[in-house]
Amino acid sequence: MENEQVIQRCEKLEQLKNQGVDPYPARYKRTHSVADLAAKFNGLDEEKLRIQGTISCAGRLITVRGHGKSSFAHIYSNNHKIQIYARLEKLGAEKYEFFKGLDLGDFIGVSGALFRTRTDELTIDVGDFALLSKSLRPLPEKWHGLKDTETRYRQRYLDLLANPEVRRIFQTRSRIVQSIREFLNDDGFLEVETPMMQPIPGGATARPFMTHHNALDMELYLRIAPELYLKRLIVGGFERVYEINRNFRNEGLSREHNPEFTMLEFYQAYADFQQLMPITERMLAYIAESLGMGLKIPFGTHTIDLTPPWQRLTITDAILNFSPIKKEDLEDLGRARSIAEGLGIPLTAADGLGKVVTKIFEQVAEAQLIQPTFITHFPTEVSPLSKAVAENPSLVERFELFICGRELANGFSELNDPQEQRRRFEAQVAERAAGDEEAQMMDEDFIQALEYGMPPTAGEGIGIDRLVMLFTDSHSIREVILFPQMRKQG
RNA sequence: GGGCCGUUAGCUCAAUUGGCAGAGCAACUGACUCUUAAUCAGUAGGUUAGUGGUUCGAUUCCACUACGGCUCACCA
Repeated sequence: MENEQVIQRCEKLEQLKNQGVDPYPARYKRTHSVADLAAKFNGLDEEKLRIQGTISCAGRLITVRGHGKSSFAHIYSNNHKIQIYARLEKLGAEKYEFFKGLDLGDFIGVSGALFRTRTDELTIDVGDFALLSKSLRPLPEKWHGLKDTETRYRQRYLDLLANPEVRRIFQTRSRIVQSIREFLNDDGFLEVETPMMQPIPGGATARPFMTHHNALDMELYLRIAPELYLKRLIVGGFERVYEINRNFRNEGLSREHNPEFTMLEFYQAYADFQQLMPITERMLAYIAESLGMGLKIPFGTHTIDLTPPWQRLTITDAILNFSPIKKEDLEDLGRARSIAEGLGIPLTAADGLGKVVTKIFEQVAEAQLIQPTFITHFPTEVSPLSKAVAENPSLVERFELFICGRELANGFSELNDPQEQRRRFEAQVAERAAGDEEAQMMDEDFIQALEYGMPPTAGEGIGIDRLVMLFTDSHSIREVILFPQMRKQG
């Protein structure tokens, strides 16, 4: 396991300790960060640099170019680097030997005067330096970087050190989340946190992770969605709430699925699903703007145009648009089932018309929806928490947003009729009894909340990971999650 | 879970038909006071992911296992 280089570095560490050097001192006083140096002194000429006197800064040693009695090196800190110049003449024999014994990856603090090299590079003429943290393992190689995907994901810190574009993705991720908060806060939304551990996992159709609380001696589930708690808050009088946090779903992993993933859910009282669509358009435009990207963003071979308004299509029209299927085929359970079977879609005996139509949509249309498209009017059968369309109770006031063939958001007018909600849950319970492990459970506590009265409300969920994928042109969810779930190492 | 592909030095990659396992960077020794992929000379570093099989001989062919990638299924 231990390679030669690790052994050598450990020996060096012991040697340093024997010489009375603390290889992991608690502190180092620096006058500037590396970034400060570039910002404050880059424009100054030799004369102005001289009057700055001695400065000090610290960072990780990333390159060394030794020339016998002098050495050039770079230290790196927080995305910036600065060249340092260490000389025997200046440091003395003992200290210069110490410098030459440093390894790439060591953290050091250096002090000295600034000057410019012949190539005009801002450089510290090292008057003194201190070891701040000894590195015992060699870092990935400096110009091929780290490519092995397994190592990149398992040891993300190496990926971040070796691959600047990876750093950028996670900086962009942070900025996106920040923009969303700005956008919603500015619109009067209250950020809240609701339980991750729930006695009844609701708000989505998915298999949950189970856990056990010892002191309470009760089974708990990691949440699959925050939805039912956020709606309790609407009942409680917070009329605009949102939460950005993790959901957990006990399902397969793929390029688009990680068992824990981040979701934005926001709820607005006195709004309906129609009003959510322009809000969504504005939110994504706001994000694009704050990233300085403009509304046409590259994704693989596509250019995604976020300019509002985006296309709106009912689920039925989407199927008709992208397949030779006829409207009548989608209105009769028998015909729809035979169409689905003809497409090779696996059905269960219990699947009704709504479920079959939804599966046909996913099969024939979903992947075609490259440019932003709102698919509206889903069947009530697959939407147990959405309010039905008044004129047609088999459909609900709901949309899903598709971009790049992937579902990115899901929004609807919230069902606030407690009796109807109870009937919908009962239908779910029946499906569950019939073997659908993802069907929802009865949540009496939630129904009780609705019985106190919830105003007409619209709510929406947006998958943050997928949103980050879109804005960073990333084609695997693992590229936008710092520590994606991996199988345990053999 | 199924199918396909991959795993060689710390990192990035080679290895002809099955015939001595190699390079660059990193490391070590030495030279070198303006380099920046520093340069020059030399040295060391391998259970070729693991186990088994075929063969005179396996990084190479076969089987199984582990891990990863793509893809299908499931899902968001």
